[in-house]
Amino acid sequence: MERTLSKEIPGLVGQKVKMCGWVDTIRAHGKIVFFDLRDRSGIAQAIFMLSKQEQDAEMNEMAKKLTPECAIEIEGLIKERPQGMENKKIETGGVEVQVEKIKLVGKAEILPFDIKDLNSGLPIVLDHRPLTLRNEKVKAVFKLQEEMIASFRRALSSLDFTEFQSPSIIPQASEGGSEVFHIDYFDYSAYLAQSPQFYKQILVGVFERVFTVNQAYRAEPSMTTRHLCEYTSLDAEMGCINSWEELMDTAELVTKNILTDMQKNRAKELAIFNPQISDLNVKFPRIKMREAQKIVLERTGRDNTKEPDLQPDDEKELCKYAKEKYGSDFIFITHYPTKKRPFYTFADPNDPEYTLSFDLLYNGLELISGGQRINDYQTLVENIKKWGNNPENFEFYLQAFKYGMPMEGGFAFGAERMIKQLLGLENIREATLFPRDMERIDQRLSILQGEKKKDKN
RNA sequence: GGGGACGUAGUGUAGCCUGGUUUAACACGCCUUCCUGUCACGAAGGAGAUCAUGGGUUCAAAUCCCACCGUCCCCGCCA
Repeated sequence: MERTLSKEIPGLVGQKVKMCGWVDTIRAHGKIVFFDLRDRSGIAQAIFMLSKQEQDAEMNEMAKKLTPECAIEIEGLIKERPQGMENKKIETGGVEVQVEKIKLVGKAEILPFDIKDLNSGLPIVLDHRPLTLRNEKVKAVFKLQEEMIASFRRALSSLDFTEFQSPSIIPQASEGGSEVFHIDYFDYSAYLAQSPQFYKQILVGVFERVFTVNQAYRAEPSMTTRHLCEYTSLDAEMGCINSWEELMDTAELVTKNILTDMQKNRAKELAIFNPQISDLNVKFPRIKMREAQKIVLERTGRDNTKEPDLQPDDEKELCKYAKEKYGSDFIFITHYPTKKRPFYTFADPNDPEYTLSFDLLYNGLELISGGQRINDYQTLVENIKKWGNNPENFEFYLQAFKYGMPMEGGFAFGAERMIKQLLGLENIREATLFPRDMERIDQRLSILQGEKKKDKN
């Protein structure tokens, strides 16, 4: 018999079906046992009568053995539920499966906690990730993340961007500030990519418009609610631009597309979190960093106008400001100081102390970072020196510029951060399937390799 | 790299400030029994914690002090 999915059963009343999935909950009432069968399409109620007939003794035993999360195959008859017994909360609530055969195909041990009502602390949730990912709400986070990435791809593909796969092993650091992971590379050393920056720029010289969905690695010795050692970076880069504002236009378009697509294609999952999304017809406000600092000063009395960058509290305040004044969850902050940006960032010709760069803040957190890049070979070489590096080490990258590069720029955003901000999650790890941080690679490193850590000290 | 907080059954919490009426409480889960219309089913009963670990103060420590391990959060930095 062909397998039937939960969502199909309302149309199959009177028919015999075979189904496969997990036992979601069990409600036993002596001689009548209800359980919910969960598969990839949803939930179906199954009903099973314990009978006194001897030939069913084995089946009766089986029904008693059912435990939450065990994997089963059942055969049975689809029936309308008796009047008044419908459950409007589930899509298949008008019908049920009268079970004739149960086969336990994957026994489940006693659960360490209630995964239907997950209120354990995050370390416990992450310790049991293979199990906790089965929770409806947790699962929804990653269906939304899938849609986000799919939407990013669709938006850029439709703008004639070429997708590419960026290498994870790189010969030297590509970003200024952040720490890198060293790896053994035969008799030499290499690094894990902090970003696909150099490769996307090189490929602008080839395809003109490119994007990539990649893992990025940062060895920041920090434990915060917004940092990961491995995160998913959505990168785009485009050449032959007229102005750096085009980059912001594209970033804005992609961001709005993502939110629209989620509302359109993942309404069910989104509804679990019920996020308040601001009017997407509103253009994201764009203000210079120095103006932003003045706004913060006016609104809060905090004078950070001499700081070279925005403080996290300032970013939260500016988002409040954007919301109040423009009705936007998003705000672009532009013209960061040249000194605070990587060597390849394009300085404003009218004000060289500041760059044609931008960050997009979303509900108080940096979501996108981008800007115009230096496309002139000589200027790049000089900047590499100014930043204290040897241009010889960048020769490979520099070829892209040595042999002709148009005006170009791009942006990148963290997939996990966007999901965290959209859904109002408290910790970025909740927006990551298998988060890596200082203390954890799946399992806690202190448990997994406690001895090693001690050896180092 | 700097700072702050927390560790009590499988899970989530209360108790700690003000040490002794605590046989360490409650909820979920688990086990047993009952239940033919539940849908996070319900009812009755039961098991499960040397209060993270080590030391100290005290007649007496989950409670106060120190050390250590673990966990979380904030800052720096960043997406």
